[in-house]
Amino acid sequence: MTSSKVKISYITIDSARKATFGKRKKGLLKKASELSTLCGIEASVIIYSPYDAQPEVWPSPARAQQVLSDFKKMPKKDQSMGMMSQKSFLRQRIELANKRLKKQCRDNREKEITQVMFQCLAGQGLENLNMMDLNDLGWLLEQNLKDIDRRISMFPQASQSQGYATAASATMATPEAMLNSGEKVEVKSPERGVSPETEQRQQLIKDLMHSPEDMGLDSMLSFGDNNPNAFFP
Amino acid sequence: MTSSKVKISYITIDSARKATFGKRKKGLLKKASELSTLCGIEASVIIYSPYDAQPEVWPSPARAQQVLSDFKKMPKKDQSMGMMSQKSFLRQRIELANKRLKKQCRDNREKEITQVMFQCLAGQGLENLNMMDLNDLGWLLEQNLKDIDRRISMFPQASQSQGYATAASATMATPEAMLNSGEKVEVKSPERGVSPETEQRQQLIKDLMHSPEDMGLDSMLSFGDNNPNAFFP
DNA sequence: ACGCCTATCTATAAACT
DNA sequence: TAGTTTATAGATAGGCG
Repeated sequence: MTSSKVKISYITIDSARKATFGKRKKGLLKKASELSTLCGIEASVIIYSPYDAQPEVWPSPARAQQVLSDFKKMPKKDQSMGMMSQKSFLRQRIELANKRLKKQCRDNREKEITQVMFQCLAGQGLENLNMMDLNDLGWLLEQNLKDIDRRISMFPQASQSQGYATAASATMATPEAMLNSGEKVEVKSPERGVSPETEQRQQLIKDLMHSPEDMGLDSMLSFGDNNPNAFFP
Repeated sequence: MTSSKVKISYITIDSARKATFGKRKKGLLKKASELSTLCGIEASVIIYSPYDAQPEVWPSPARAQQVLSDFKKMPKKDQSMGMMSQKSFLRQRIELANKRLKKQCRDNREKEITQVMFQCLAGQGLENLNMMDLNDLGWLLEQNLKDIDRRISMFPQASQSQGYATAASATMATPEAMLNSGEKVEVKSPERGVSPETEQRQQLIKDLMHSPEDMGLDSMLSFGDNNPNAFFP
C-alpha cells in the first residue's frame, strides 16, 4: 500500500497509467461538482484523453460553451469590475438561464409542431388539434412555404416539370385562410367528423408528395439549430 | 478541526463560502494539473465565479480552446474509433502542436519585422540589420505596398492623403518565405522554451529599439499562449 | 485486464492569530 | 478579513483475487 510520497510525473507503465487515469478523472469531476455546488458557481472540466473516444466534458459540452459565450456577451463594464456582488452575479446568471430556457422552449415547440405536421402529412387529420397547435402549425407551414418560395425563385426559368412544386406553393400559400374559416370551427368541436376541406387537403398533399422518402424533405422542412453536436461537429 | 462529514450543499455564509471557494479552487486546479502530468493528457478547467473578474481558466484560455478546436479538426474516423493507441494519440498531438508552433513562429517573425520597419521609419537606419532581416523587411514592405495599391485602387478618385496609417496596421498576412530559413530549427522542440536563435533575435530587436522596456516587446516575441485574453476577446 | 480493499497520503473545515 | 495550523474526511497507490 502506498508508501512513497507519489511523485507527480508521467506514469510509463500503461496499465498503471490507465488505472490512475480512471480514478483521478473520477475524483477530479467529483471535486468540480462539489465546488460548483458548495459555492454556487459555474465550472467546467474538459478531459481529452486517448482512453475515451470523445473528450470528457463536465457538466456538458453545452454548459461549457454556455459559460464561455455568456461571458463574452456580458457588457465590458461588468467584466472589468473587480468583483460582482454575489447577488448581481446570480441575477446575471438567472437572466441568461431564463433566456436559454425560453429559446429551448421555442425550439421544443417547433419540433413538436413539426411532428404534428408530419402526422398530418401521414393522414392523421387535424381533428384532434387545439387552437394553439393549429395556430403554431399555421405559422410553421407559413415559414416552410416561404422557404419553398424562396428556393423556387432561385430557379430563373422553372420548367413545367417542376410544376407540382410550384402548384404546391400556390395551393398551399394560404395557410391563414385555411385556419381562419373551416378549421376554427373544428377547434370548437373537436369531435366533429373529417371536413371535406381536410380530406381534400390530405389528398392534395399526398398527391403532391411523389416519393416522400427519397428527397431530403426533412432537411427542407426542418429549421432551427437541431444539431445536438454543435460543440463537436 | 473538521468533525462532521461535510454535506455538499450551497454554503450560505458569505465568508465561509468565499474561503471554501479559494481552497477548493486551488485544490481542483492542482488535481487537474496532476492528472494531466501523470497521464500525459490534455485537460482544461474553467471556473466562472463572482470572486474573480475573469473566469479562471486552466491551463490557459488558449490551451482550453485548442483542445476543443483540435478535436474539431480531427478526421471523423479518429473521433469515432473506440480508442486511439497512446502512440498515435501522442503523434496526433505532436503534429498539431508543431503546426501551431509554426504558425506562431511565422506570426512572431512578422511582428518582429514590423517592429524593425517602424524603427526604420523612426529613423534608425538599416545599418544593424543582417541579411535575413533585410530580406524579410523587403518582403513585408512589398506586401504593404501591394496592400496600399489595392486600397488606393478601390477609390475611383483616390486622393494622395490616405497614407500609411492604413498601411501600417494592414497586411499581416502569412509570409511563406519567412518559414524557410531559421525558423524550422525551432520547430523540432515543440512546446519547449525559447531557442537560442530566438533569444539572439530578441536581443537584436531590443538593440534596435529606442527604449526596450516601455513597449511590451517580450510579450510580442514570446511563444506559446501567453495571451490571457485570447479566449475572451 | 478489472474491481475491491486498505494503508497511506492529500485536501480542507474549523479553530486560531 | 486574510493567513496559518491541525485534526479529520476523502482520495488513491499498490496489492490481491
